[in-house]
Amino acid sequence: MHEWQEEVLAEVRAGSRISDRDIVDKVRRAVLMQRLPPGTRLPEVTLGEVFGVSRSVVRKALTRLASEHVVDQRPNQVARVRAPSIEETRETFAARRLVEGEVASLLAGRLDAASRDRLAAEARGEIEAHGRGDEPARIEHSLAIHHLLAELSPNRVLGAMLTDLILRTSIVIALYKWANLASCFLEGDHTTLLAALEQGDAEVAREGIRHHLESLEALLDLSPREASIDLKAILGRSREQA
Amino acid sequence: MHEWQEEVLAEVRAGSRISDRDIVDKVRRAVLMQRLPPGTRLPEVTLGEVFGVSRSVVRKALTRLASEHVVDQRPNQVARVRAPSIEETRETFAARRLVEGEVASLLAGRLDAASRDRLAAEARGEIEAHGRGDEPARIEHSLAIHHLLAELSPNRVLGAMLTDLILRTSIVIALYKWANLASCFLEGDHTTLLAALEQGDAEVAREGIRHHLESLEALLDLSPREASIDLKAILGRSREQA
DNA sequence: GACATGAATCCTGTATACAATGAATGGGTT
DNA sequence: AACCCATTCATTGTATACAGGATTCATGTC
Repeated sequence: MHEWQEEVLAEVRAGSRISDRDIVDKVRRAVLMQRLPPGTRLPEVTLGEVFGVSRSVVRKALTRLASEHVVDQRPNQVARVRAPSIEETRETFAARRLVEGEVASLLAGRLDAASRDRLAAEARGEIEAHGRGDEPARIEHSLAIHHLLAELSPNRVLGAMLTDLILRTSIVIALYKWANLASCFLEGDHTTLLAALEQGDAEVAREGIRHHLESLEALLDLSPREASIDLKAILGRSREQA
Repeated sequence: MHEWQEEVLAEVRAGSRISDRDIVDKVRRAVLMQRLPPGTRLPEVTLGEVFGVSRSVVRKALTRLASEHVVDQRPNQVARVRAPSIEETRETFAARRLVEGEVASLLAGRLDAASRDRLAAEARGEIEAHGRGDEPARIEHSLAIHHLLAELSPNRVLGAMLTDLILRTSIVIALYKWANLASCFLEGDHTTLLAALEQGDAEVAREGIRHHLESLEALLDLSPREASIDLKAILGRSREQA
């Protein structure tokens, strides 16, 4: 039993009934918040002790996390937090541009009043949070906007794919964000995007999304030298992160 | 213990070591071949007896099949073979057109000689199989072409998404294919597609795929009256298919 | 000191037992 | 006959035990 588990996941112990879904949510969130860095070992018994359940439940949770590309699960080996390579990061962004662009184009001019209000509220919330320097809250609002787009997608299949891609890009954003860059906030991007959606021009909306995501990707440090991160994660022997 | 299991899955029993992957493969294939119709109950113990393993292994297999959208797994209920609705079928095709079109566009003019040969061989095999009326073999070759595209995709993330979409569309093709229509063979489509890929024009390749998939979808019977299939599957009380 | 070898340990893979939930069944009432 | 309720059965959810593979560490050899 090492140290990270207590600090990161202790809060959950208070919860009454823990199911595999809870574990998935908590771990996913911890990875997203970089409290569980890539390469972190996730042994089944340890996780079970932390959450107060047996390995059966943990195993199911880990399998689902693996299918979400959050952890790496190889036969006879400890599950570890995944460390997507630079190449995969680029490919994930490209896939998301394609899918989210299409979703935006399908959604253009089709938003009902309620959805528009929810989106606008999140956009305002993001700006506010950024204004008062509350980065976690800002990320929360930004993610909410994109998740809302996925949820509202008229094509549910594409919507589900987008949900997955948003998660994966969020993880790599946390991973490859410039260390000195506090925020990945693109002033006004979301606002103009929503305007395009209301306007109803599918191609403008699609391009709006593509541009937004390209700018986001450009904020990351994907230079080849960072490839060492992968090596460290793969070769890393220490039980903590490299 | 009912009857379908013996006939459909008995062949596996001879195999030496059965892992969850084997079960996933076998069940997926059986669903694809319509030997396990939508709504079929897949109880864990029964499956375990058929394959000669315990519920632990079966459970893992079912979870993976659920994440592949092959079976429906609801809490405290028997897993059943999924019956995608008409609406979902349309959405799946739309998603596949988007993704496979992009993959084709990325692949245009980038095929190395070996890949070209493999694709051409499958295309020839499909035509031959169709010539001698061997529909299962024809489907096999046709699927191989598309799976090869997914595998060759320069963008691996899109490739994996495409693999999933090919499976899902194949299942609904089997489901909604005109009863009297023996084949979903579109003469020459694959050949001209490969020509476009070699030619190297990304947009021609993309449109080739989109047109091919639209034609395929048009061959299906997606008229609203068929919605009864879903009801039967959902309400079906009999242990066999509705 | 570097490297190979072996044992001890950790961890996962699988099977099984028990608890809990949901569906099917049957009897009784209107 | 139709409906309601309690009981029974089928099936999943969870915990645990044991076996096997992987990793780690200590020992011995070059």
